[in-house]
Amino acid sequence: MTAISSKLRARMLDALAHPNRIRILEAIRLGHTCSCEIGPELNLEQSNLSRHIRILVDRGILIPERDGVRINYKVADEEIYQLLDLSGELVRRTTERSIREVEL
Amino acid sequence: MTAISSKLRARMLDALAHPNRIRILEAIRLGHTCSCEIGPELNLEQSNLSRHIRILVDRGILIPERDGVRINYKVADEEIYQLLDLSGELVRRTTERSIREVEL
DNA sequence: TCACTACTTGAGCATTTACTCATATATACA
DNA sequence: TGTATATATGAGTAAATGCTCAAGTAGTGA
Repeated sequence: MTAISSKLRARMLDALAHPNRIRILEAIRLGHTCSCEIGPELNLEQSNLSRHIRILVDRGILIPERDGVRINYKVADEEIYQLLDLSGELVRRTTERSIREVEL
Repeated sequence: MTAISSKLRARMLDALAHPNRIRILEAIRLGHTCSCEIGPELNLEQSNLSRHIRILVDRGILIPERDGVRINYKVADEEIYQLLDLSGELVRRTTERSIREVEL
């Protein structure tokens, strides 16, 4: 069991560290598997969406599957959602801590 | 249980999405609690280190505690390390998947 | 007070990022 | 072949990021 380099981990986290990319992953989680659905759903400009998805595919987070004209995306690893959920949990706790501080 | 906004989650992930900030957190995990130790350990220029630490403190990830001239840092929430470990696990799996693909 | 250590910050710079508009490519099907 | 739908990309731009050097602030103890 070797430690993964900070550079690679940063690259993985960086791929997720954008509101729109998180929203894209959440849309896929809810069953919107192609960008022709995700775009309108999230109200993202087509080329912008395309570039965000490209980042997720390039980093090995999404896997594209062509189906005629459309391309369906699935997450390569469901564990990615654990990571997203954890980040939400951390935000929640951090917020609560700072509220407590103000109250003291 | 409300969903945390993608913006806040992105902000949390973004705070971690840099090789040096990950290395700083790992150094703290190993017991190097002040930047006077972390700097030499990681061979980071002092002002650069200061700015990275500032980001981690501002985001509520690190908590500073003055002790004379030095400032000791501790993580606000140990769960941050779960997140870092998870990112490493995802990198590992992603790498293995791409190796398997080449072998097919 | 002065000097020393620890840390912060202003300023400047190069690089990267996110975004948009317009255009190009790819697939399906008449 | 032509047309429609889905996706990708070139080019340009504004803003953010990471870094460094130099100068500043803060606490400690002589």
